[in-house]
Amino acid sequence: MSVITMHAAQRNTESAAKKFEVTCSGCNLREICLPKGLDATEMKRVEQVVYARRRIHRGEALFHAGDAFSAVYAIRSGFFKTTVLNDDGREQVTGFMMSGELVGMDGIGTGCYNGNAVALEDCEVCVLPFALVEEISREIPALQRHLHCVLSREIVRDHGVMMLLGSMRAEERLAAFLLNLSKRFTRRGYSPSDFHLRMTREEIGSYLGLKLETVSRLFSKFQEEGFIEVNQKHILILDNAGLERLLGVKH
Amino acid sequence: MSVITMHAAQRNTESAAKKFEVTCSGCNLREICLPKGLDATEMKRVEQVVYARRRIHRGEALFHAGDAFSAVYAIRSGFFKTTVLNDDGREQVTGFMMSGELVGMDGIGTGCYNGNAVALEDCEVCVLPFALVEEISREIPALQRHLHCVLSREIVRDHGVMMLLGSMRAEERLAAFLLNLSKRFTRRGYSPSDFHLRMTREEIGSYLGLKLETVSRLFSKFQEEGFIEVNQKHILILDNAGLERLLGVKH
DNA sequence: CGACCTTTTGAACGTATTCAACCGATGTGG
DNA sequence: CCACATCGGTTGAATACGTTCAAAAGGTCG
Repeated sequence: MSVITMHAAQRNTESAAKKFEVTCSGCNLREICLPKGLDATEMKRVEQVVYARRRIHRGEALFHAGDAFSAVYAIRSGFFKTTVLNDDGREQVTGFMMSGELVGMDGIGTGCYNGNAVALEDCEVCVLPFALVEEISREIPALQRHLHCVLSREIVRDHGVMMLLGSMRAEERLAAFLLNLSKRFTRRGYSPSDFHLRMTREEIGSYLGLKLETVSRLFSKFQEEGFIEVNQKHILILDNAGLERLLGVKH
Repeated sequence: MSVITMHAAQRNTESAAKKFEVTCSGCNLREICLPKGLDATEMKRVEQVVYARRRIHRGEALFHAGDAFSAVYAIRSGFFKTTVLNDDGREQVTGFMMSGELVGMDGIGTGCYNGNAVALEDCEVCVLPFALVEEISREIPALQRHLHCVLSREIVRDHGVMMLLGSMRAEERLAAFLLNLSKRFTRRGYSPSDFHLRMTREEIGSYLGLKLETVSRLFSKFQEEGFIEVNQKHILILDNAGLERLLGVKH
């Protein structure tokens, strides 16, 4: 492995860089988005996976359920909701995804996306044609490993949501939701305790298996109890430990 | 990573085959479990992934949450429940898995299994060391593809459960549950309308986000309405279309 | 500025839960 | 092999949690 020569990597990437401005190595999300310990050659190769960038305006869909699957998307900036639809038209929010996270993996198995991904604010994504991802991950074990980790972590995340929906009370669900957002914002260098929700009460409710009125009431209740301060979509967490206690306490 | 001696894998598989009776090519689950269109050489190589078989008695765990991850398991026979645990000890059933399906994929990302897999009857599984799965799927694109499909389909399944838990009424959840079991039994050559539940009401309830009493009441209700006949764990579906109608109708 | 969407809050309601009793099936030890 | 203990399942009655319906206020955007 260490004997691989560098000549392929020696070619100037200037043209590619101009076209798509693709430099994973320079992306501040690389620690979230990419495997650790890639050498320069591998990094170059991995950057070839990023076929293009795409901008999605707030309210627009990155893809719809049923669209032909060809790529997964790494979120560079912005905030998405992912949803699935019932036969009878009901919509369920399955997740809120932010920068550095991957969306579209639900399409690998069937060749069609299983759900929608809708931008909750103006977004930019990296387009990763999946055939290319597979090809390059056959060459670079670290990338293969990373892909499998990402897929597996999505499964683990989903199981967490099942726990939330199946066993938790409304209060606990909202506390878990806030703490989860807080943690993910922290990871990205934002304040853990002061943030802006990009989704409506209805979308939060759908995600948490609650009605929008219930979500609203709970926000008010949390405020009364001094856990948070709410101003429309602006959230201030005043008592993190208090929220965590809410989660730990048996019904 | 540098000098892996897996060329020991070139050893004649005869001894391994004797030891473990491993012949995926002869397994009646291969259409559920394996990719299509493997040639004989590839099939031989894929069979090397099956490191061993393991028998699990009813009530025993195939793995526990927190156990070090090293393999995924293909269920050869029997029935498992998979669960996750809360900080405060609550348990949530995340799935019921049957022959031909894979369990343990929740461990890939973290190196530890995220949940438990417990046998609901005596089971036999094929042990697939994941490092080997990754190695061989780098060589055989069809296997790589298949692995990704399986992971993706698990995500899609989980999203379906989220829809069920987040947006459906108790009645709809149980109807969906029965129809799902029916479909999977059919695929395996069993009766779509006459089967034996291997899980308790409590486990069904946990999976569906309901209490065991609610599940029991609903079974009785479905029986009164002529959709099914229930005798303890024995289920007879009398009106499949009726159950489907329950799902399609907005509350 | 006005129309529309989102959020908040109240009151009545309904679904699923809780608590409790009982029954039947299963399995174990005397 | 039976008696008994245990576990799983059913059913009823009271309760609680979250929903539904409704009205009004606060934001946002053309």
